[in-house]
Amino acid sequence: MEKGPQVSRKRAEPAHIPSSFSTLPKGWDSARAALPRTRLLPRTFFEAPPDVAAPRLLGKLLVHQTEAGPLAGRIVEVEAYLGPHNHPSDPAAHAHRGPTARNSVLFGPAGHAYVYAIYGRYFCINISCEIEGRAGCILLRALEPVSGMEPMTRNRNLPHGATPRQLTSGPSRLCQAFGITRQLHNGLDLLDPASRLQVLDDGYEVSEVLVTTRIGIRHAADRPLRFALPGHDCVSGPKSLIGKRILIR
DNA sequence: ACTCGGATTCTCT
DNA sequence: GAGAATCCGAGTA
Repeated sequence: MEKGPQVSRKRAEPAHIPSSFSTLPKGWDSARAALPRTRLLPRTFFEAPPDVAAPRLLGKLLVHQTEAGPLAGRIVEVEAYLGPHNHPSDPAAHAHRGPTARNSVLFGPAGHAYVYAIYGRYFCINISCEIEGRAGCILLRALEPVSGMEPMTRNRNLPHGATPRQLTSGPSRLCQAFGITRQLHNGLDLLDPASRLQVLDDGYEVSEVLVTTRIGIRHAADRPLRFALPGHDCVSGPKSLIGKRILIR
């Protein structure tokens, strides 16, 4: 079911790295080459309605500093979930009925990780949006692996040579690949320079975004709140899911 | 206290 | 495409 070749597409190249360096020895993870010239996003980026911030989050990097080295992935698919202050409200959102012990991070300051357990065996990670006191979040649904493919492969219990799609295409797959759990990561500030889990901007530019309905929910299933890079191999869900393309910025 | 079902994934048909 | 795995948060009584 998983298939092979990556489509070629625009990619930010660190300008100060000679192109001869881009051919790396087999098994050498390119974290050191890939992570320079990045910056943390400003908190204001997430102090916005999730459906506004979500498409702009595409192309940014999720980076986890682990014992096995840095794991990094480019965000290629997200969904927005709206807080209860919205009209109409979003009954698919965990924050829909107000704050609880589980969802309290969503009502805190923007830019923090909301990690929850699902189906007794998986986790999903969201980034909190809106100012403190208001809820809203962006669910990370798929990444393109950038650094640390070997540790990701081990974390996913896959054999050597697993495809990018097998590693991080799906909200719980990417958590497993990155070693993200509720116990360790819920509530972490993704915008703190000292955090081991961060969202970074490396200058990768996205011009066009695919907008569709959200996947795997019952309520408010018709709202166009899923955003993805058009045609990217790592995007999850059925290829038949139709949406429209919008221009960004 | 008790029930319900889920922002999923994997395996098998 | 269908069914299982498998836990706990949230809603109801």
